[in-house]
Amino acid sequence: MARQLTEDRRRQILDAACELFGTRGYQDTNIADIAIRLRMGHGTFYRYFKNKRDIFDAAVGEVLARIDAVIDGADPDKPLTIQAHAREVSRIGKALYAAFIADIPAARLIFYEAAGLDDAVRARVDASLERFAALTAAYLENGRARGYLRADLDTRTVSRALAAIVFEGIRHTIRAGEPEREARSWIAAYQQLASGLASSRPGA
Amino acid sequence: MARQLTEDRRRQILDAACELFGTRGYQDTNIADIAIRLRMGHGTFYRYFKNKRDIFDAAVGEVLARIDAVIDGADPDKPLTIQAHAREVSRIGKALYAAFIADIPAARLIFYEAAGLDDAVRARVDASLERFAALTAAYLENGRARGYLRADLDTRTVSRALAAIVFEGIRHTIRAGEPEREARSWIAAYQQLASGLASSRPGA
Amino acid sequence: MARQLTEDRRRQILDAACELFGTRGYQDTNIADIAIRLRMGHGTFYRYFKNKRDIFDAAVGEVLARIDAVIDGADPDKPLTIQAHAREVSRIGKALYAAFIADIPAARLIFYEAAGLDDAVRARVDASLERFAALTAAYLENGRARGYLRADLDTRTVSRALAAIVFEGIRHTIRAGEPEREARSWIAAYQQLASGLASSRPGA
Amino acid sequence: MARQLTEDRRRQILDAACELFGTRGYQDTNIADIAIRLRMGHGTFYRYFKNKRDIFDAAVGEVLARIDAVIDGADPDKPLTIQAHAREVSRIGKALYAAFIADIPAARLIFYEAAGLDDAVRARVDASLERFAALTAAYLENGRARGYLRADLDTRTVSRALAAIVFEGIRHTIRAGEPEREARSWIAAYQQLASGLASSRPGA
DNA sequence: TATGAATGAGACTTCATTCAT
DNA sequence: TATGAATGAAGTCTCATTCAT
Repeated sequence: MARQLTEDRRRQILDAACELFGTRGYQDTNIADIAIRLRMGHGTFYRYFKNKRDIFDAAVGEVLARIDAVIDGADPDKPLTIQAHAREVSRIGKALYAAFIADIPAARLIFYEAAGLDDAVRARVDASLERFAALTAAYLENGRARGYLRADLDTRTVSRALAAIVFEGIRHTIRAGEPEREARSWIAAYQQLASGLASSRPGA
Repeated sequence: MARQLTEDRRRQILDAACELFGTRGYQDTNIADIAIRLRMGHGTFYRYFKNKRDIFDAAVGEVLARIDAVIDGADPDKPLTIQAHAREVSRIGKALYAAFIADIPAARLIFYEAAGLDDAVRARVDASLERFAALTAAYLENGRARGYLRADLDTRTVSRALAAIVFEGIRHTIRAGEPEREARSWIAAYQQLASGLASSRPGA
Repeated sequence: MARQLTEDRRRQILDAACELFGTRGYQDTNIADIAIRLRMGHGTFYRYFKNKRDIFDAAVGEVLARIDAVIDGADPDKPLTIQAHAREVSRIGKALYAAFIADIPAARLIFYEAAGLDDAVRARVDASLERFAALTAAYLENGRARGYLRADLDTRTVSRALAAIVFEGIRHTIRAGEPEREARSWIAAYQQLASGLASSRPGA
Repeated sequence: MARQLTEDRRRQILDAACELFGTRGYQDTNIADIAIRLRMGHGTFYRYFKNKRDIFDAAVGEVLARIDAVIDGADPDKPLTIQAHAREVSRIGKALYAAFIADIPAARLIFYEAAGLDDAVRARVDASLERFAALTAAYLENGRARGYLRADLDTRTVSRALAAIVFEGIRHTIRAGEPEREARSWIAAYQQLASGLASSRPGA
């Protein structure tokens, strides 16, 4: 049970750090801030994390895991029709946007703070976004294989372009006055653009 | 003419800072580094710039001006046909990508370093990107007015989505092994997605 | 018998500390290291020793006791001839060198670590070395009384000088590649120097 | 001339550090102490020395240079007779002892503080002492070659033993109430022991 | 105008020690 | 008696900025 308490403590610290990093920024958050917020001595921090960089990495991992969870919940081989495809896209988009609307600091953490820190952490974020692009590519390839998407589709870069829309949408969403509305706009814009990828066969 | 010398000196400092900020990053560049590179005393720095933040702002302004130059060189009311529109998109894209391929640190400066600094500088970058999105929107509206783009186009968000593709393309391009090739891929992907916006009238 | 267990535990801790202090050094050994090595909680440490300084003192006492044991095993009034004297010197030297060759960290503890700590612990070490010098002086005085050592011998400082040779020899020995060989060299050098102290009477 | 001022400043800091390290000890001297003593900001310290360890190394080098100066001022091939040899030994001894009596903290620095710090600095000190032993060996070999010292002399270890006497003498001297008197005792004891190294040829 | 020595706030991190369980 | 989580003093070092020359 000591094990459990330790885990709880670690989580408390990580949560506090996520929020502070995501609101004040990495540089403007110091270990003392995290400790004060939890009303603990700041030496305690170092029982749970090696150093400031270590907890930032953990925080980033935490947030990227949410993206990965969305990715893992998808099945790109499933949609048989372009309508099913569109529904799936909508479902994934909503899930992703909802996750970040519910935790705006988390979004700021990976889209802003991580960007300015260093190549290593940037690479981790990029890898996650790339996994999302790969999922998108898989959906596109499925659509092409099923015949409802254009045969001449450069899935490699188009999928990344679509992923870019998704993530730029998140950046806009988290700073919009009405995030849910903004999110819907982006999903709609995504659909409108993606609709151009449909094969021109009658009935598609 | 002393005025001119002063201006030259300021420019030298700014150029050195741009490169250092864009390669080492903002936090890892210190005023002394900039001064050493120019073989001047680092007290001198403060005769040309108020402080470190000030020169970073100037550097960002410098880079954003390049985007603005591209924007200013465009005339969104001109294209009469979808072909002309596509050529214009291609021209603008190439200009923008070429500018950043020629100066990768500049791109890192606004896409990575500025992101991690604070809201104020982020807002400046976002404003520039927003101007680019506005230009894109103007092109879309022109196309809609001319009849070669779909009448039911949500130009507001679609234009931002297209702009997002452009800028994400730059991020990919500057870290790609063969940037020119990568840039072409992104322009092609953009075109492929944008082609879906054409009105379905015969001949479009 | 609980008393016995307590005593055993204390000894284990002390042994571990001796080794760590003597290998890593005082500053680089922390209480947690000692505890980890014994697979005990580091709070437990404080049930057996007042504080870090306290156990270092105990460790030093432990090592100095070995020197004292050698001293106590000697009988400076015994040697009747210079040959007996030389044999005695050799015996004592060998015993001392063997003790430290068998436990090099112990030697480092008193010759290096204690030196850098503070005056109090330095004084304790010096007192032990002084006792050894006093023993040496007693041997010299016995030799002088028996007539086989020069009558004009400044036993006070000469004895300290001889003791200095012994202890410097230990310092060299513990860092030599072949300690036993090095030890023999020092004992021989000692003898060669001490031989000059013989009275010049025929037959000496 | 700025160069000169810089050099002066560095020297002031080094002198202050030598004294503090040699009186309070390395661990109990912090950078702030040094800065306060010189009434300067403690950031200034780092303009002249890389870090605390760096200045300690410099201080040690400073002190060892004094030993080296004594070594360099000696000419082991010169003494033609045992009397000349003894005078030379006396001269060198006095020079060395005087140097450390005049600056006791310097002696404490290399004999106590350096011992407790780490292997690297210990090695530097040992190297200096070893150079002194080498000088001693050269004197012994000269004496043997000239015929006034015993032919069967193990100069390698005997020289180290003699050097050990010199340095142990310094350690005693700097903590004696009357250092000059103590120094004379040690030089005398050294001579008495060394006299036993004379060859037994008549007249030697 | 140019310089670079000086500054000191402020950040991170360590670890001996305490104490509730 | 044993534990190990918590503590916070203390110390090192960085660097943007100032200012006398």
